[in-house]
Amino acid sequence: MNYKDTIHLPSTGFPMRARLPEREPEILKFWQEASIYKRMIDARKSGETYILHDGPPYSNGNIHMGLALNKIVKDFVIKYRSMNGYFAPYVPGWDNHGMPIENNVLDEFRKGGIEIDRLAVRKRCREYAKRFVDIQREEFKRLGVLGEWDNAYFTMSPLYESEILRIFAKLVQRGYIYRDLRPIHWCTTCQTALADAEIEYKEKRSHSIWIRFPLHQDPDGIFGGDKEGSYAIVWTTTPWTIPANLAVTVRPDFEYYVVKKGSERYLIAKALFRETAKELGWKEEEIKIVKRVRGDELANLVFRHPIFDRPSPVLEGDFVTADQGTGIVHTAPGHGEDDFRIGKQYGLRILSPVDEEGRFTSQAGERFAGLDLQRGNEEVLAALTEAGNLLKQDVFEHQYPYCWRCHSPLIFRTTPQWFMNVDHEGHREKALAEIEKVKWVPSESYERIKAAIQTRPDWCLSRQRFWGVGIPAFYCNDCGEAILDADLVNRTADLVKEHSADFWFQPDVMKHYQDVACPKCGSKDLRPEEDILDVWFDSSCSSLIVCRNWEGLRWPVDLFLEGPDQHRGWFNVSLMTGLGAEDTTPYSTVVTNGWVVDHEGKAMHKSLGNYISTKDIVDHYGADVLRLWVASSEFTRDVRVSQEILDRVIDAYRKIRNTLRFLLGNLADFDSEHRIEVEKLPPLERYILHELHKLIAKVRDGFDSFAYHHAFQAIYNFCSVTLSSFYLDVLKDTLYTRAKNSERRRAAQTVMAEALDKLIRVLAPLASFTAEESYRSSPLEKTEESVFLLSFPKVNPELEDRELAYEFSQLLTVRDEVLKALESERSAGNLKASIDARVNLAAKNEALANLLRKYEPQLAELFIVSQVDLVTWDETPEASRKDSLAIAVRKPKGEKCVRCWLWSESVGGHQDHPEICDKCYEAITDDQT
RNA sequence: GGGCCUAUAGCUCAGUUGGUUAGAGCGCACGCCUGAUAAGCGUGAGGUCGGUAGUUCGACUCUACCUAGGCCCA
Repeated sequence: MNYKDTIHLPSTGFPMRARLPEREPEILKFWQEASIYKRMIDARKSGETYILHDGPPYSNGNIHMGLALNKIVKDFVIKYRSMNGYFAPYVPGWDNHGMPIENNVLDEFRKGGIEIDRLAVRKRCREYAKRFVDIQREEFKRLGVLGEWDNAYFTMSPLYESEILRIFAKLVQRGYIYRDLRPIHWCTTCQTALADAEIEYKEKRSHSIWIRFPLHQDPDGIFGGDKEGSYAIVWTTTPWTIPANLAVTVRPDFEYYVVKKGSERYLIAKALFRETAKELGWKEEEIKIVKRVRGDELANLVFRHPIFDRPSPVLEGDFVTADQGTGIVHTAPGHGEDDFRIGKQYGLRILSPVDEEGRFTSQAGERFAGLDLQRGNEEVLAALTEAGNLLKQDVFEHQYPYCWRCHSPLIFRTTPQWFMNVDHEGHREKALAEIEKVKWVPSESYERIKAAIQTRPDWCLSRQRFWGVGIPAFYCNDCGEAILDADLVNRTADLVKEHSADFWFQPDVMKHYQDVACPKCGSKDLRPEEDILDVWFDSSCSSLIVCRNWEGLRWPVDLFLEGPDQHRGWFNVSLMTGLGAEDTTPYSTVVTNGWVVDHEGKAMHKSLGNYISTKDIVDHYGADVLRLWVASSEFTRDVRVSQEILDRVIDAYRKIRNTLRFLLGNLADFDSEHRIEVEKLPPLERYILHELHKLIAKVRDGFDSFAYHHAFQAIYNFCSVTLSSFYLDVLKDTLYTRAKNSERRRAAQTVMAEALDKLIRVLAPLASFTAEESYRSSPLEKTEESVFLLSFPKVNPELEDRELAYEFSQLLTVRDEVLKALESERSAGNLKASIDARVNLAAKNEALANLLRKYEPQLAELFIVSQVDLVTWDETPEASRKDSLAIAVRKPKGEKCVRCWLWSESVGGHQDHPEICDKCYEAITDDQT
């Protein structure tokens, strides 16, 4: 008889080879056609609401690893919450306005020789954005991210645009918005403002001049009372900004020297004294340090402008460095970022005497008015020389900003802009108090947002661009007054809702505002503002707009989850508008995901050749591999990705998949009616249930604290160690050779069914495709059509059995020792398979000996050997003893059963089946009835 | 230059308030099985905790500095 036909080998349609790239799209199709997202959400309608508000990615280019990571984690959150009974709808969105798209479109227009017309550009930008939304939406869906993809939000939708204006109106009405000058990078050739991203830095040869500022006031006697012949030395590379000089800045924590040279005294930072002296050709013997003083003691000094007769006071600023110059910095608030900020801080006026073409205006003084900057530089040098204040003139090579389009050097120039006053009515303090109440994950994230809010300047809301929401302000053509009125903004919002923000840019837009008059002079000759709102303002409104206009959502929300750059970005601006417009913080928890970096921890760049694309991973290995990579990583820190890392994830995937497959295959003949009650299960089975209970506790803990990698490792270890290498290996004999309906086999299947069910559920948010696939292949009774409609496993304390677990931990330690003994026999060539062994076992201490005796009938099974004989310690040969155990490997008694391959003295006891053992005989007999 | 952060075996991660020979899984090497088979099992070898200097009876765990890297700001 061929006994092989009588054993119960696993059987399942769940294939070993995943072939995810082909299989996943089918599952995707099922989710889509069966409206699984909608059903997942609807099924929990009565549950507690949990809102994760999606930060909108920019609709340009394909998605990259960072975006994939972010969306996958969000998907973990949504699926986990849903499976726990929360009503957790997910409305994804996109950020559409802004420069990258506008620039690409402008390039198209230029290359095509198309006339650049605002409305035409905007139309094309809209199409462009839509195209990439469609691309990215498909890419996100392919990752298995479930959400309202057909109900997503777009910052360029008319509704959204109009709502932006309503929030803006509220800020206007509450007095947050003001108009002021601000220095920006300006291209004098293109005659336009440039954003940071439009600047390229190149080497430039500039002037390098050392000049002196004569002392004007010295109330603290820093220079010892001699006003005449006392100076501060200043270094600069832009002589043309000298006419705009209004101050000099020192660093409060630097040490400064007053140096005497002949009859003159010079102020200079200690750290830069030597180099400066060398540059100026001062000889050791002719100079003498007459005073040392800290920067913060210089606060009351006032110098005189080196050309004009006007004061230039000393300010204290931390931006002063000791890299270059003299530690005393020429400060022209109209021509530099630092200069501007400190100028505002000290209440200086903003002087920017340069026009759009880069010519001095009359504000620069009669001598310079009308000169371009080239000639202006020369004339300033001449004026400095005449005044006797030019100490040295040289050339200097440094990195300098250039226009990316026309490649001419840029200048800083001030222009009027709209701002949000971040300190309006204690707004900043309120924000700082609010962030203390928010839960930040990881917790250090709080330090970052705090620093970002403490140091953030007023928010410049206006941009001189085309692709965005126009600021509905007016200018009086008669008196020049700027008019910004909340009611008019709201009125514009109504029109934008109907016509989109394009409305504002129509040539005849003013016909809608014929009733509006200049509040200053009464004139009705007005023109519309041409600037648009900063796109950060668009996205800062997203939580308010989306969560108040989409059905089922609510504001404020439970969770924001974005990359670390958003501390200064979206987390920050959302708080600014939320608090400004509604006195409410938009979020209660903020989770930050790390940056995706290469195997060395370096940022990935296509140009560096270390770039890995999500598409490649999905196409080669499947989305579940990408998802498990996310799940295996500590995603709140920077996350590494490399071929080796992916290879390990693929290994893990295979192990998990094969474990599921083995469970599925061995449950083919198992139905719920075969289930054995927990109390009747053998100890091994109850121990595995205890371990399963522990696994669920760990997994829940991981999910609850956004530590998915802990959940993943627990699952992986459970599959690999508890199941595959221990429990399932031990079980093979039972499963294959016992009678199908034997209680021992059904007990094993009961536990396997339980493990399979729980594994599928805990895997569902992580390896969604594989969880769904295995659920569909499962022979167990199905209550739902999709895994996402199932509940997430809860901790069941009744399955916990610490005493049993302790006993098994002892038994497993003994097992390890037995396996070592078997291995040494194997390497000595005395043994091949462990089932061909008999083990003689003795424990030195009484407690362990008792335990072994208690489990004696199970030991052979646990060790996967044919027989175990417990003997007394004294009987054991010295050589077999190791520590407190004695293990000897022997030849089994009896004969090898041809059916189960175990040795038994019962083989030969049945005449009708002379080659098999009792156990197999019973199995065959039982199976036949 | 500043702020925040990271640095434990080839990889991904654990390491509680500083305290015996630093853990896990995977990978790797060697071997077994051929009734999970492009699977399964076993055994074993790999870190002195980025570096340096301190504090301490004692530090992966505290302090300082340095190096490398990340995000942001300048």
